[in-house]
Amino acid sequence: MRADAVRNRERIVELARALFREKGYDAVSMDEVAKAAEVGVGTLYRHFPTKEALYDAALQAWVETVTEAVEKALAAEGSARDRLLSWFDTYVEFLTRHKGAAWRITSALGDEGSPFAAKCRTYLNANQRIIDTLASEGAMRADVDAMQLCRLVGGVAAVVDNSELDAEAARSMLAVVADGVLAS
Amino acid sequence: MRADAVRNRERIVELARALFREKGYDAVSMDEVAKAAEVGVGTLYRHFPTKEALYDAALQAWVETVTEAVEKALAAEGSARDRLLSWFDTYVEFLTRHKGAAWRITSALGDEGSPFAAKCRTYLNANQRIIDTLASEGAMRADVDAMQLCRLVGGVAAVVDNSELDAEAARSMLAVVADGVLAS
DNA sequence: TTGCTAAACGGAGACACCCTCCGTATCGTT
DNA sequence: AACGATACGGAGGGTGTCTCCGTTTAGCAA
Repeated sequence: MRADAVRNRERIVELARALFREKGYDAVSMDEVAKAAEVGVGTLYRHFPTKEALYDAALQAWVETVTEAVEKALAAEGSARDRLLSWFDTYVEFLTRHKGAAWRITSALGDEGSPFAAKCRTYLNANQRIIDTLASEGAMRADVDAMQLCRLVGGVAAVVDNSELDAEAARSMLAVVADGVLAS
Repeated sequence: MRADAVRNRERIVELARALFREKGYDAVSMDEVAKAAEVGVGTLYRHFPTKEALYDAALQAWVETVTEAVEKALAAEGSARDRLLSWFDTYVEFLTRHKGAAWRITSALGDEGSPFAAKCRTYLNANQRIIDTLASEGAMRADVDAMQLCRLVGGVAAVVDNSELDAEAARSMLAVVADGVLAS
């Protein structure tokens, strides 16, 4: 790729991330991103085939930190329930960091053709890691799988994001999910 | 209202319901509804100020049966868990009957200004009725409220609807929620 | 440096969507 | 039958995503 193209691509992603994060997916138009990045819309569409692909690129950076977040949640002190809740908290925080992202990503679970497929895999692996670890301690119900967990917590995250609920409201819903998946 | 206006209104709602149900909210345009009902778009907008208001009207008929569904779920035989799951099943089935409705209605929870506010109240009351009944048997955790339950089950319904999950996948997620809200 | 070609750019405009506006047609009452 | 209030239709305004193509520019070779 030519040097000017690389520069433009990077600037577009950066500006788009700021806009999406601030205003949410729907409230940002491609014209707006183009204007902010000082390029034509044509340039946007050469780098990113659709608006969703651009969104995907804008979300890339923070998704890459999810693996380390899993390990951190697992390494913490406390009961299995505490560590699970800590992970749920982190997970929801990640998903709601950009307005509208939680629902879009959770919707894409199981859809290989989605622009978010790679992100979904990352999240599925993260949740699988949690399940494996807690299951080896005998703390998880046997019939819980990563997809289910992603969907349950993603659903909560989507609602929290959409209704702009505070951390406490989120936590009380996550507690329900946690109690439901832990061995009783 | 004039007789022709009444006829048109009814025909619009009926045709719109069929279209929305089949294709989902986003995939149906107002032009399409107008054409199906053989009226101009202007007529649509005289009867319904926005597309969402039309959607709300299209969903009205089946929402009205929700109260009786609650009583039926509560009257059934079985443990508190069985009856709760039976209600969850019904609730999700209601919300997913029209593609896209689950997320739109669940999103509107707590937003008094939404066109779906009346539906939200109906659902909140239904869930409150469930909570009250099961709590009087000592089967519910004390800190669960109707809004929380609506959001949890609505979140599951939205995911089920969006990913077109089968009844069994829905049930396994609902079981998690049920176990999380029942007294342990 | 200069010339050349492939790559990248910009933005006009096609198309789809929601919704408004207003001239025309119809209902129902007098 | 005449007339006023009510309802109708669809052209078109505004905004969005995305495409197309004439123009510009980067980077290499002579």
